[in-house]
Amino acid sequence: MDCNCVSDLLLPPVPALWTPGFAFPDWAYKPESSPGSRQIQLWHFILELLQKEEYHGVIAWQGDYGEFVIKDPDEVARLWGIRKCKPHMNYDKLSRALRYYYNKRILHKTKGKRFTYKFNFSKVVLVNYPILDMANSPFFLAQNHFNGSSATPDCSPEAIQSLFPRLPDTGRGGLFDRGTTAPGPEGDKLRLDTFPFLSSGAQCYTKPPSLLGPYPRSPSFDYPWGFNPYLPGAFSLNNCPKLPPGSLYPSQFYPNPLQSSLSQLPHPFSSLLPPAETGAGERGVAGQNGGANGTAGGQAGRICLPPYPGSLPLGRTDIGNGAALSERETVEANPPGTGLNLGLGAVSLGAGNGTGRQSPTERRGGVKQDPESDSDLEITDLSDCSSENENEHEFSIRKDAGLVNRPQLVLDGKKASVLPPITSLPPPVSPHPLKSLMPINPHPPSIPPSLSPSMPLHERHRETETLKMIHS
DNA sequence: CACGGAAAGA
DNA sequence: TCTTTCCGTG
Repeated sequence: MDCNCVSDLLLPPVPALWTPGFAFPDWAYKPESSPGSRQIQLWHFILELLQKEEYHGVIAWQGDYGEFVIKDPDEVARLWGIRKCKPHMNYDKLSRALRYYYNKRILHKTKGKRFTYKFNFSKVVLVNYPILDMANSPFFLAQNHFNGSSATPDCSPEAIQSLFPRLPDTGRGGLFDRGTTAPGPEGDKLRLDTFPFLSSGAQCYTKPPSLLGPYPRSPSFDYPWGFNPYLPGAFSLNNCPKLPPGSLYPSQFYPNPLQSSLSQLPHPFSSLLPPAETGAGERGVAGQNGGANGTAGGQAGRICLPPYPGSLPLGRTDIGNGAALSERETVEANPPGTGLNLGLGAVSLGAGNGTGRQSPTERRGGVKQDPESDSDLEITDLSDCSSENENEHEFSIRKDAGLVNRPQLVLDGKKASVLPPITSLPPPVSPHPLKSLMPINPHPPSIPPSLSPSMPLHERHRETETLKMIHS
């Protein structure tokens, strides 16, 4: 009997304006350490939770760069159990899995701090960006705070070149380009439009770019953690890890090493930028295509502001904006007509201390520090759990056919990007607004607009095509 | 709580 | 290979 979990799925609060996103290239799900595996990995999941504000009451960045605290171990374990269809998951088991990462240098434990771990982002990125020779890049190494280095990054062309070995000195295309001449085995996967997360510093990533992808087993939900780099306002501002002391980097460039790198590239990316445009009052291009209809559109041009500016994650509805609901209450109270009426199991999370059950952390007197966390609601698709989970009743289950039927484009014969074909794209409206989005900081990002998450899909796509044409 | 060995499952 | 499960140790 199926327990109806979608093992790799943790449904985000899908906003009304939700658009089918794209799938990340296959290799993004196949770290070298797990060849062939498409199962979500625990660290993937952890980062997913960390990325979402909804879970700040459960797990959050805290302390040093890459450091996070599991505020509610039981809840995290429970969520992990849901994801993996392991109803008997608990923190003891989860932590054992985390310990497994120590040897792999994906994680390590912050000694003396309960439930506190630290990511080795460089490892994470390296694992997922084998094509970027960051391991040998002085540029990257200089930013690897995890290994204790806090040296000033080497922004020399040589260093940058080492980061992107294929990048021609001319700066004209090349990077991740399909390459008409001698594409590598992954040539087709390295195009810029495949990496929207390699964006400008206009937004604040909260995790390595490689972790932004959806899970391929969830075709109906392209961004299980509610993250869509193509959507304006997709980048939460509230969960950036702290900058390392003495950091030379503005917070909006953390902790994404690639983003940090790209944002500071003086050359050759800067040469790809079109003439500056002073888009007075322009807030990104979200409105230009009429795409972001409302809620999140206004955040398009947002740069990374200090934490907790009061901004909301995209697409959050007013469901459960009051006291958190208990699990059953949440499920049954899932109100229609909110744009979130997905008919999916809704499970209350973390800060469920308003009504209903008591937080596990509170029970155990844990490290919970955020009594008024915004963690109200989780929508979890539980429709795909395979057998053997005798306790499936522990999970709230409801399905919604509408989601199953969500559109999905196919590229390269695979379930992949849902980027519209170029030919179907409307003509460019105006020069990209990247300039107007530049954060005021010592290192204005100089990257192709193709990389900006604030650029509409079609423009990014078009830009990428342009770059490829230039290159060829 | 944290750690890691061991065995087993997928 | 990546957990999951169990368990002894500190």
